[in-house]
Amino acid sequence: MIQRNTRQRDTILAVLERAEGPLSAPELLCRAQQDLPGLGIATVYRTLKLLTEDGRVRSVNLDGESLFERADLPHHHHFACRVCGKVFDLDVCPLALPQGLAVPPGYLVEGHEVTLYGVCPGCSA
Amino acid sequence: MIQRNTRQRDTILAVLERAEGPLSAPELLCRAQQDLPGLGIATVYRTLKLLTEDGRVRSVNLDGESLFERADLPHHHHFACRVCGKVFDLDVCPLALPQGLAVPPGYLVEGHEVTLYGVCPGCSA
DNA sequence: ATCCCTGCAAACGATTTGCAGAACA
DNA sequence: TGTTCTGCAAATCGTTTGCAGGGAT
Repeated sequence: MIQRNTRQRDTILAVLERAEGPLSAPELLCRAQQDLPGLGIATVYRTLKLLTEDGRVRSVNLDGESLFERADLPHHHHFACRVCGKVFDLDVCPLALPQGLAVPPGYLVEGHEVTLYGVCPGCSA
Repeated sequence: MIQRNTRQRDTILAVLERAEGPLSAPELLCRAQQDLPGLGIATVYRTLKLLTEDGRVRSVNLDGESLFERADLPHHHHFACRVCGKVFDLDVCPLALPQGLAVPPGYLVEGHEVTLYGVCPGCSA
């Protein structure tokens, strides 16, 4: 649990606020260092872990790497561009029946993750 | 492209054949070493890469790690247990509309990945 | 006898952890 | 002032790569 407010935590949260999609820890570090040079990668990871435990941040797995986004975003999923590798938020959930899925009996579904792969507008030009 | 048949490649493929779900490279190594002690992790990765390029194996990303499965399996998705961490194959695609998704114009969808999270029968007991 | 393939070990990138000093409350 | 936090560096873990020897064709 987070117990104190610090410049690094404010900065990390601010970067997440203005992100256009989920960010990896190294990417987040890169952006945050523009506001707060000297910030260390360890602090980024420690802060992300605390924020996740606090329920303020959520992690999504994509293309083998962990990306982080604010947890207060409305339910959505992601689109990963095969060309430039960028990840975009989609404001739709293509999963028609979040619950009534035909899963074998005994499996308790608590959540789902949907990722679409393809080419983004910028790369298809 | 694979050009020669070797004991290690046969073994790796055999392990994938009898897997109940996608496997990570370290997990695959562990199982394969029971048939072929001395097998190295580098060979596992190199073989998986070649098999993927050959279209015989496919990789799925889940929980931040890359898992591998045979590419000749019918279209399906995965269920990841939050308790034991195991991944199971689901023989259904909960994605009702593989095509007509409400993605913003300009995005070309070439594929999708769906993962359900929850508790498996073994862990809910 | 080629030349591909393998094992070992070093290299790498992402993530975690130990430790001493810096900074909130 | 007392802890919590932070930065640095070392440690870990998954993955890749270089190299010399072994094996398939």
